[in-house]
Amino acid sequence: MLQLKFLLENKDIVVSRLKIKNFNAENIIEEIETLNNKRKKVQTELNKLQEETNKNARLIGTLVKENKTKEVETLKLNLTNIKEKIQILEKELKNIEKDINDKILQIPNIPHLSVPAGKGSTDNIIIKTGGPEPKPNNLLPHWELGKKYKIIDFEAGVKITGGGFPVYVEKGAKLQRALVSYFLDKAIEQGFKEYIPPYLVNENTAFGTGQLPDKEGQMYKIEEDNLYLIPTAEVPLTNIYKNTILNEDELPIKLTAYTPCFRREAGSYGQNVRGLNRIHQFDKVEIVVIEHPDRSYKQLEDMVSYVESIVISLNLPYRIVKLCGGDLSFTSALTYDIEVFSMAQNQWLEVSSISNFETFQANRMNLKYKDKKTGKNFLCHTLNGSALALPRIVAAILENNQFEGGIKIPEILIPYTGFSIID
RNA sequence: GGAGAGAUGGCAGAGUGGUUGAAUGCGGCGGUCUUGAAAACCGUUGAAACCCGUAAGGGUUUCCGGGGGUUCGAAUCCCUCUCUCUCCGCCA
Repeated sequence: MLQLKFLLENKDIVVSRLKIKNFNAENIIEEIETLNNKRKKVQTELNKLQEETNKNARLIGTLVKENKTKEVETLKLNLTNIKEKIQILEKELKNIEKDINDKILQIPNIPHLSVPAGKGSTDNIIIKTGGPEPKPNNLLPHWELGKKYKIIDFEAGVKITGGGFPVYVEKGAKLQRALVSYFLDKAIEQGFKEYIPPYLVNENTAFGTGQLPDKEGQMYKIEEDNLYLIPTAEVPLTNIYKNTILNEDELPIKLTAYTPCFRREAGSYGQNVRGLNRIHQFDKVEIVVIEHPDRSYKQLEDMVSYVESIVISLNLPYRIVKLCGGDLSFTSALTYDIEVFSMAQNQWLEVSSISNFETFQANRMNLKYKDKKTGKNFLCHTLNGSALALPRIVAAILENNQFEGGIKIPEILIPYTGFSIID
């Protein structure tokens, strides 16, 4: 969420920039401003009454010691009246604060100046294309390859859980493990610290990174314990630093974790959910960075090139896409997607989404750093990206590397899989 | 799951109704000393909101795990939730 102060001091900027996200903020900011003025008034009034009460309460203390019972009784009576007023004002202040908060929560993050206008994914800008040439070919799609080589059993998944919960078998399972290990090793090499976080998080944590209240329907919820299954390691990983004031020189903090991810994907349908394209449980290695505001965009570029380097090492056709305002998520200021091309499906598959959230998550999480010069506390910037999500990478590897005799494993993975061909 | 104990500032740890936002120690920061460092000594050191001020700064309020209550007054008393520790039970 945006900071109240920033929001009101930069009204025009906020309104005009949010237009890129196709969000009209004008009215809501005005409402917030009115509420905030009211809030200030009420608080000032309340503080005065509280001051009076405190002074008198102290006075009673001394009078009691001096045994001046009469004076004490009159003072008490007087204070009882003030107390009633205070209670009313306190309630009012709380309500106003809640109203303001509710309204701010409805405002998405401001897009970075470089974000292009646009309605949806077709308006995204292709920054770069690389890897082998992406030429469509009448090859078998991965869901058929999975069956043919007995490495992915979708039916078994349906039987034991339901659609979107594939079962990986033998070399299929090993390939998953190999990819996870490879991605983690690369990330560690890159200076990320490896974590194994919980896969269930509480409400406050889900709020911190922005999954709540905006994406409540996307998460699986354990009603009985009021916990959520993580949709991405971003959630537990970033929240490790919830309610923290860091020293400036601790930044950047670079974290990585492999976790399974759980997504309900309500409303998805058709070709996009075939096979591994969109599933309810999948594996992903995530990278998270907490960074100084001055360096966060440089950091974002570094993260993108890092993820790019992984895709290159797997020898997959890829492209880097900059999301337009309409495709940008509620919480993001700037996002790059990395997509790999599936020759068999003749389509680009998103395998990574790398974003700078600026202070949007940090404000919700109360994550700050102490500025060395001024000694003042400022919100950190948070960033994250997939590095990488497995299912579509697996799909692309299977589909693009198939030949008459089976499927070739990318060179770099062979030390991890222990085999070079799936047949 | 049952019984008991506890939760205080970055950390350790006092404080059980009246200038306590909180002793003391450690740590951090600044300084003196030193060629430099260490040691020693001196000073300083939580967060947020509001008011006054262009600012520097000054003032007020709230916050002692979360929420609620008693009281003129709560870190201190009561209720409730969460978490931690000890013992028992269960168990990969």
